[in-house]
Amino acid sequence: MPQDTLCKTASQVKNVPDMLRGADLRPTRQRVALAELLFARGDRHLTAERLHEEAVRNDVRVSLATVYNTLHQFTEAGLLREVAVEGAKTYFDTNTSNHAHFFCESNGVLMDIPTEGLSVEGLPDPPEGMEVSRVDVLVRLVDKST
Amino acid sequence: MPQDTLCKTASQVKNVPDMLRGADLRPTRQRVALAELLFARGDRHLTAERLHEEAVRNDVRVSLATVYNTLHQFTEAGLLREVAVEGAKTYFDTNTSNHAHFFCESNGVLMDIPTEGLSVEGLPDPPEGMEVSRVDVLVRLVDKST
DNA sequence: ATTTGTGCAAATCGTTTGCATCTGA
DNA sequence: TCAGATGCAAACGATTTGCACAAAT
Repeated sequence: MPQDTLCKTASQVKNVPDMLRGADLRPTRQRVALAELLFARGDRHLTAERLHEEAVRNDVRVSLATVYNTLHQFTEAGLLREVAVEGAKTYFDTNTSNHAHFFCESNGVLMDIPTEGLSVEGLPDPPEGMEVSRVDVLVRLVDKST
Repeated sequence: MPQDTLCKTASQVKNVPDMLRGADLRPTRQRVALAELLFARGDRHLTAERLHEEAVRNDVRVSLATVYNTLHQFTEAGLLREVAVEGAKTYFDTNTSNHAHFFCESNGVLMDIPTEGLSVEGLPDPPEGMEVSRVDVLVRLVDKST
């Protein structure tokens, strides 16, 4: 669980360097800029590629390799969460709370499921010596044909 | 929904060529051999790479490209189901019924969840114009530290 | 000054494709 | 016969890595 120093709620994002320091990450130009892009607006679901494009568009000079490194460092620090959807692409979610997703198969868009009341019932105990680290729920959507 | 001709229950796997014909796939040497490896035993979770290794070990001469092609053809025919776990690797599951999975993060092993009573409660309606094609539930496991 | 991060380009991994050859109905 | 399947190697897209250079404490 991220403690206060790692918190990235809307009110605290104003001080990105401190957030990074709290995560034991030097607040370099690139990391600060990427964090601002990631956390300025609300919850986002991005691939490394897309974040890199966005950075370039915003005149942030950063290499794709650094974007990958940074995304993984943020994930380790608990600031981001990876979402496995399919294929090669990895999505990073700025909402790190335990929640489910809609995945729109026709256009590859990922959305948080706007419900707190969601629960998975009837799960059996995990095998001996193992414990549950997370339950991922992905609701796949297709265009309605009817 | 697969009809009778596509069925691959334990009792019917004895006639792999017919199963393939039922799926409009010519029962070639490679496809028959791969189907036998896949469906002979109970439910399995394999990557293309692993199935290829297994084929080679069993003196089935087949290229990796053909393994990929075959796995996708089987999936289209409803004989297999893809499971998205993470990263690049694609897992293929010989159990095509709608069910959840345990994923053991320490060794990459995927297991069916042995429960029929599992359900996801509290799902909101999908966005306008979309409908749910499938709900994937993946329970991630780690070694118990305590 | 020392450690840590960055950029680039090359390397890697899983997967797909183009195309000449082979094979099953 | 001949549409369809296969094998190979090259192409591919996403991601990672090695290493010289730059920036932060």
